[in-house]
Amino acid sequence: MESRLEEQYLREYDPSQFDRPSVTVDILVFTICQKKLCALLIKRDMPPFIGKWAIPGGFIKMNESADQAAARKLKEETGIEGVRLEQLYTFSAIDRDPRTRVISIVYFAAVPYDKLKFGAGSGVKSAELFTVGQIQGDSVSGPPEETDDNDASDILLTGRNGEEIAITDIAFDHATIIRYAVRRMRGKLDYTELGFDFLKDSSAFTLPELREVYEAVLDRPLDAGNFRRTILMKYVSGGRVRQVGIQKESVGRPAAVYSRTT
Amino acid sequence: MESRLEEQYLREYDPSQFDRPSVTVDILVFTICQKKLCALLIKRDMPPFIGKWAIPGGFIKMNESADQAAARKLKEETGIEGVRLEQLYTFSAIDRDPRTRVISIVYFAAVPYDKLKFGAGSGVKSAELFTVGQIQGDSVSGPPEETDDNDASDILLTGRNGEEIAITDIAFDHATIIRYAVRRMRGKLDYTELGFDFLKDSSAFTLPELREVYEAVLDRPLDAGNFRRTILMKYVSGGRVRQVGIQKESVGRPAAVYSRTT
DNA sequence: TTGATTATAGTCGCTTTGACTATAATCACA
DNA sequence: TGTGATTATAGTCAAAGCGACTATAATCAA
Repeated sequence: MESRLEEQYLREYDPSQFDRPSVTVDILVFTICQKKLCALLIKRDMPPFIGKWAIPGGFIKMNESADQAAARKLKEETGIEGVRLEQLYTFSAIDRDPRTRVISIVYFAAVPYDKLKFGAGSGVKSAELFTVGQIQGDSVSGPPEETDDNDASDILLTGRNGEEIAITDIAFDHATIIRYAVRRMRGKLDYTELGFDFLKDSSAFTLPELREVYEAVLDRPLDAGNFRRTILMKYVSGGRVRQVGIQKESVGRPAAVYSRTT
Repeated sequence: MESRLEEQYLREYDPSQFDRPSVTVDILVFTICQKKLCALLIKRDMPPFIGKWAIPGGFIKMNESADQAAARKLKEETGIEGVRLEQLYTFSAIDRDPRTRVISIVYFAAVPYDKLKFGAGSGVKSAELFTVGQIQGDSVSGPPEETDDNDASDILLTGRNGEEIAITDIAFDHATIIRYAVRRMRGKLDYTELGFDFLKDSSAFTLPELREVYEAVLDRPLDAGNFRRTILMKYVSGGRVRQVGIQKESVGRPAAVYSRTT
């Protein structure tokens, strides 16, 4: 298929003729803990931003796509694997990293709480969960606004032990990224199957469990009956989800158990 | 704010320690011509993919953000400026460019037809408009599927003079990109103000004109009355758009002229 | 058996939406 | 100066969607 001209060109092509920015991937892991939406951050143990909280990530290698790099870094830094990663946005402001020019392709993932590994023995850096608070300007659309609307007084995250994390405690432009990711996730919740990714076992879940996911992500209570009606309409009627049994051991009436069809 | 350790680290940081992929921006320009949604492509005049059609784009410079690079390349390659660019997705498959590892941050823009410059004297490479055909799997959500679903028999584009462009006539992975962009655009049409970007003059347009935009993008006729009701509800009631006059010189009843409030 | 608890089912009214009909404002032309 | 063609705008109607609410069902504990 290639002409001789093409072949010659490819042989002689010199990739070093242009300066190139570094390219990283960052992976924002969301989970649900104590009925609240939480984000996983890592405390930086080296400059820049030493001591601040950051989204896990790292440099992309020459022999892997960004998707592959994201999966690799996620596993390396948090031990999580086998989850669906979704590309969020690419951040490229020239001064977003004080070291050098770094462009970051950011992914996010919805992960069930029991897939997270913490503490000693996990071989994983000091990662911690933070509850996501109110996001201002909670509209679905619009770009992430890389402009510096980072107001230090604005509380975005709260540690699991209650301490509040100000914007200034977050490294790089990661506060902006978190805000944007939360907005996107809330928006996508009701026209994608994103919510299922939070389930411990999407082949055996109840509608109340799924509703808890939605309530945590949206940060507001949902009517049980209406939620049921909607999910049944959207997924069960269409065959994407089917009932596979009845819950055992429950307080109150046992719920029907559903499974997502692969 | 920086500690002494941070300063020292930054002084000693060596950015050459990692291999880095090239980073480009590509800009997919959509417009509406003869009531059809069209994409602007450029015929490649050098390898690789010489003679094939490609989305305008180029390398990002070290002193500009991807947004800035996209605006610059758009102007350089098509003469278009002053339009809103929206980031679509970042494509990073390792073999997507035969020369070397290239990661491309893709943008798209909705541009009124009269902003396009063609032919001699424009100082612009041979650009041409192609009508967008049916996109298979026309759902809104989901990733762009970089997997090779590029079926050569699938007609994606049609030249303005009628010739059909097969997938194999499109350079790089740009067919995938176009498909994904069209899907996204159709999805965003009714929950963003994207449609207005196609208008020649968003401070003096009629609802029938706006409806033509929607019909072209969605590729189906819309009921005039219902469209009017919806737009009035969404934008005029909310103050985003207001009536500023009545159309002159029309066949049939003259339409009201509206303006988008800045 | 009773009450507490929780899932599921059903009702009601309001809003949205698609299809359709009616009316209004212009022009061309006899 | 009508009259019809043309196109914008207005209104109607029924079905679907959705939030709030009530009713019922299935379990457990006492």
